[in-house]
Formats: sequence, C-alpha cells, structure tokens
Amino acid sequence: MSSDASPVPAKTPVTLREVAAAAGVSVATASKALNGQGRMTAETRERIRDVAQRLGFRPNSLAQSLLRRRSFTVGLLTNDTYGRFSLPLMAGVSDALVDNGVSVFLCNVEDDQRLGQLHVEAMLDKRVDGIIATGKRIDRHLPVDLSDLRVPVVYAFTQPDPGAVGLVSDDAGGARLAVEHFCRLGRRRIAHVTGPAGFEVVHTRADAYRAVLQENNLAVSDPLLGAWSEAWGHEAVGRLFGKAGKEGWPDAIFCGNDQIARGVIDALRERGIRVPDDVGVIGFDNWEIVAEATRPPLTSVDMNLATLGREAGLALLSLVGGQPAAPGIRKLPCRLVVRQSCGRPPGG
Amino acid sequence: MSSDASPVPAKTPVTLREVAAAAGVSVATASKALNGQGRMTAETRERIRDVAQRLGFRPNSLAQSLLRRRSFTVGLLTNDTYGRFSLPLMAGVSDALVDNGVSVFLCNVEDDQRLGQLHVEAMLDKRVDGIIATGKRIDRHLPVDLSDLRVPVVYAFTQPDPGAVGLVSDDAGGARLAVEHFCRLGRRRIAHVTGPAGFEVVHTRADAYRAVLQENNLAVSDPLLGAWSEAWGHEAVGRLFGKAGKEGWPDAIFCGNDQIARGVIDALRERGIRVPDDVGVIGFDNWEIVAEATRPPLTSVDMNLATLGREAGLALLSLVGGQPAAPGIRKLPCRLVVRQSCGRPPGG
DNA sequence: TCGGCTTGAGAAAACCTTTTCCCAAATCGA
DNA sequence: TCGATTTGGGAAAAGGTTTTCTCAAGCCGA
Repeated sequence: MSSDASPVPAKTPVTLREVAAAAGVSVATASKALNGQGRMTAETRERIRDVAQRLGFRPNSLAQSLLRRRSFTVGLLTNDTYGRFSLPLMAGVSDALVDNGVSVFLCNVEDDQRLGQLHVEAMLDKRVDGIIATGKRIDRHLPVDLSDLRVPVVYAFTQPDPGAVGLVSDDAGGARLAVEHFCRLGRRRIAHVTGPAGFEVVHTRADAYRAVLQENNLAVSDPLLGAWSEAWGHEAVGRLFGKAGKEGWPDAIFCGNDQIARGVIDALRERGIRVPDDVGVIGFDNWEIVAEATRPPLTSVDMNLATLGREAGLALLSLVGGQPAAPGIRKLPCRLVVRQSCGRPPGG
Repeated sequence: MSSDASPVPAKTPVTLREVAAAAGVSVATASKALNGQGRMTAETRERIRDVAQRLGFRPNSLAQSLLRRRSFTVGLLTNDTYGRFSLPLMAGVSDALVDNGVSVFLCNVEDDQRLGQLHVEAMLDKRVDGIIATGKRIDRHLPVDLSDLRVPVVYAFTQPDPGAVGLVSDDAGGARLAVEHFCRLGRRRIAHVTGPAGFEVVHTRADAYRAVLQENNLAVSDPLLGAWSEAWGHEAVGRLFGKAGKEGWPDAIFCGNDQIARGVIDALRERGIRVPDDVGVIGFDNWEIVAEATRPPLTSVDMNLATLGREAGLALLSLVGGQPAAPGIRKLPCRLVVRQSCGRPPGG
C-alpha cells in the first residue's frame, strides 16, 4: 500500500519549477498560488495547489531561508551533559519552538571554551535566528561569549550577560513554599540541610528559610551546609539528632535537594524516627524518580523547569520577531509537590 | 577591548561579494582563493585571504548547502524525555558529529505520532543529510515511519526497521559479565532479580544468566520478574530470604537495573545481611548517581551508551558519505564497573 | 470607439556561493 | 617570429524560492 499509492516519496525532492511545469504556469505564479499571495483566478490557484499536493511538493527550506534571511532554526547551548536539570528544560524549549515551526540545534559545549566557540560559529554560519543558553547552575556562565552576536540570545537557568534576557527559577520563593508549608502544618523546629556554600542558591534559599521562620516567630537555627549528596543527608541527621535532649530535636527538615532528603529520610528510619510522624521532610528539585522511591514518598519543591524552558523559547521567539523584551532576569515561580513525607495538617 | 579591536562583529554578515570587491577581484576568484581551488598567483590568494580574514568573512552555510546538496546537518529523533538513557547517547552522537563539522537537530517526539511526522518533515525540508533515531527501549519502535526516506537512517538503542542499520547494547554479553564475575568470585547461589516480562531485555539477560550458571555447573533458579523499581528490589529480597533455611539463601544477586539493586541492598541491610560479605550485588545501567550512593557503592554493568551514540554518529556519517554499510543490528559490548557491592576475589 | 483602470500572470532580480567554462595575456618551442 | 600551450582570472549558470515589476488583455464609462 505504501509502495505505489498516494504521493510518491520521490527519491529526489520535487521543486517548485516542476510543479509549475506540471500546472502549466510560471514558477512565480506557482509560488504565489501556494503562498496565498498575488492575484489569480481561484481556479488557477486551486489547480496549482492540487498539482503540488499530488507531486508531494515541499518547499526547500534552505532556499527560503536564504532569501528571507530567517531560517526558523535556533541554537540550544548547554553544558549539562548529565542533564537532570537540562533535560526538562530542553524539552520545554524544544516544545515551545517546534510548536511554532522552529527547529532546534543541540549544542553540547561541556565546559570547553573551544567547543563553545565552535558551536556558536557553526550556528551563526547556519543562520540561526537566535540562541538559547542553558546550564546546570544559575550562578555560572557558559564557557562562551554571546555578548555581541547579531542574533538575539535568551539565557535560561544559567547566568545571563548583563543587559540580556534571562529566566531562572525563583529559589527564594521555592524555599518559602517549603518552609511556610511546614509552618502551616504546625511544625515548630524546622531545620535546613543544604548544599555547599559555593552555590549561590544555597544562600538564596537559606535566607528565605530564615525570613519565613522569623515571620512566624520561630527559632532560627543555622542551616547545615554540606554537599548535594545522600551521604551528607545521613551525616546531617547525625548532627541534628546526636544531641542528648530529645526536646532539642527538629520536627521538620527542609533539604536543599532530593538526594539529601533521601539520605535524611533513610538515616531517620535507621534511628527509629518516624517520617512524617516525628519529623517532616521536604526536598528540592522534585526529581521524581528519587522523590517517589523514598519511603515515604518525598514532598519536594519543583522548579518547573519545563515551563521555564517553554517560556525561554517563547521569549526568544518574540525577540526574533522584533518585539523588544525587557532585559534583566525574570524569576519563575516554583511549586510544591506534596507527597507523604511532610505530614498532614493537624485538622486533616 | 572587545568593542573596537580585532575583526569587527558586523551587524550584517559580510558576503563573498564584499570580500571580492575589497580585494579587487571577482567573486569567482575570491571563492576559489578561499577554498584552495582554481589557479592564481600565490600573492593573489594570500591577499584575498587576508581581506576575508580582516573583514571577518564566514561563508553562508545556507547558500553552500543549497548548492552542494549537503547541509552538514542531521536530525536526532528521540522519545526519551526523561532521558537517563538518551542523554549519554545523545551526547555521544552529538560529539561524534560535531567533531566532523555536522550540526544536530534535536527532535523530541515523545510518543506522539503527529509530532514525529512533524519533525521528520521539518528535517527533510531543512535538507538534513541523515537521521539518527534513538529511544529508551531496544524493543520498541519510535512512533514514526522512517522506512522510505531519501536520506540514510541509523537506529541507536531503539528497534530498527528491517533492513536498516541499528546499534544496540549487547545485553546478553552484559549479563554474562556480571554473572561470570560472581562465579569468579566464588559465589555459588546466584539469584537474578529483574524487570517486567514485557521487556525483551529481561529475557535476553535472563537467558544469558541461565547459560552462565549452567556452564559453571551451578544451580539455576528462576529469575524473579517484577518492576524496574526500588520497591520491587525490596520485595524480591523478602521472597528470596523469607524462606526458613539459611542454607537456601543466595550469596549473590544480579539485578536488572540499579534501582532494583538499590532496593535490594537497602532491604538486605535492614535484615542485617551484609553486602558484600554475605551477599554480593551487581546492578545494570551503571547510573552513577545511584550506583555511587548505595551503601556500599554498587558494582554495575555499563552499556557504554555514549560510545554507542558515537558509533551511531559515525555510522551515519559514513552512510551519508556514500559508504555502503552492512544493514542489520550491531551489538556493542557492555563493561562491568566494579565497586564494592560484589566483594573481592577469595585470594584478594 | 477611445482612454483609463483592473485583472491575471510572467520575467527577472535577489539571496550567496561554487563550479564550469571561457578568454586574453604571457610563455614556450622551433 | 609564429603558432601552441600554459597561466591568471572572470562571466555565467546553478541551486530553489520569493517578490517586485512589467505587460497584455479585458472591462468600464463616456
């Protein structure tokens, strides 16, 4: 059925010239007929369209791009090979763009200056309409200079150049979501176990954590800074619950990521401390495969990275379309995904 | 420094025509000078090159592609948004291609027939030189028909069309690696806990598992089929170690993936069974973030997906270059990454 | 019947590069 | 000195499409 019926999948693509010849008109007329431009009888237009359809004509994007100075292609730069963050981000970007008929060049630059340069030049040579730069850390630049390009650039989840358009997650807001949730649940002694001091988000979130506690007249204990690992979660539990007096123990722990939270929960269980009955736990990142495998499943802050990517894609598109965009960093809200590790409200 | 020195980043790209004018030659001569073609005095060639350099000339890939009928661009189709498998794969593909001056279109088709069609048509319109199809399962097709395209297609880690070129991991070999390693370590009662029966690899690996046991004159117990989850790992340990007689307990467990292995190890620890002293554990996938977080760190079979991707990229390139490639499925070897969950050899 | 306007459609330029001829000048051999 | 060959470089076509101009035919009112 697929071999001889219907539009033949020509081995060599059919050109507008061939369509025009088959319809007995000039290429100019054929072009106008297919694009709804120009003036001609409805009959002629129909006939040309039929012929094009029958021949399986598809315009050569290369030729179109050359002429229009617009390729409907953008470059997506990333340095996150291992991609826990960049994957949803990239998926979001890609979705937003593909829905608008724009293709995406995948450019993995690792942390290699040379590779970055190479990619950027290749993209420019291929006349991309714009570039999206994404990373795995909000507080680091990609190893490429995108400051003086002739195409618009949008930064998503990576440090933007000054004066550029950047989208990041609202980490402070995300932290508030978690800590305020604990407060509403009636938790009073809320600890914070998080990553290394070298990350800006560690401080952003810690500040928000402190602010919420103060707003609720709760005692503020110093956040425990360590690593983004399960092992650190374990160790932190040792420090928090090692003290003699049970009354000093926290009844809630807000963790800087889901791996730490996983380590925390495992360590608590090993000590016979019940989650969420004795201690509530909330993570960050909502890495589903981890959050759903903890026992009990982990409540976590989701950075909505797919949405972030989508927004970045749309922002670039409007820039490409000539809309001026307000430069600066736009922070997108996080959301709290409630599972079972934080407990139910007292009344519930 | 970057604003007025050095090759000016022209707002509008400089064309060959401009280079030719500036050098006082024709565009034909300019082209030939830059490409090392044609005949002219060395002095002329040098002068043109200098001018091009000074003006920051870069040829317009669109125009080149149009003429050469070769775009130095390929499409990468994937349905693995979540990407534990596709990320290293894509990184490998991308590396191999970029090293050869080829750009990659990222096409996320989810499991959406319509989206797949859309992407394929867009790629064809943009005159990609070839397509790489990747997935998350070896035994499933992508939701797109790539059988009658006018460009070569390579399948990596997804089910190829008959007669096409496909690269997959050698799951049987990978399983052998694990089970033989156990045998060498002197383990005698080796169990296999793996995923659901609906996956072909479950059977491939189980068969290899059985074969190795027979070759070593060891008792073959039926593999335990379940899910690809930690929870199933837990449950499986309950089944394996629930029986009364300690002498019937396995002394090694080969797991179908790292999450199962993680569940197994956690469950063993909860029962007071020591890993690797009492029971050795080996996982599959070598998902580093999991394998390194288990206690003890997990020995695991690595499918070398980055290498697989790289090979797929190179295979496509040679196809594009006109080299005929032997159709059929090529299986690439796995490797065993030894950590501490399987124990040391008796003598060590 | 004639001048002006609309209609329908084609010719040609443009986008930018590569490549195939082609030609004038220079060089060579005799 | 003359014909043949080489040398250095240019003109033009090609690749496929879009768009601006142009133009002939048909129509209107007078």
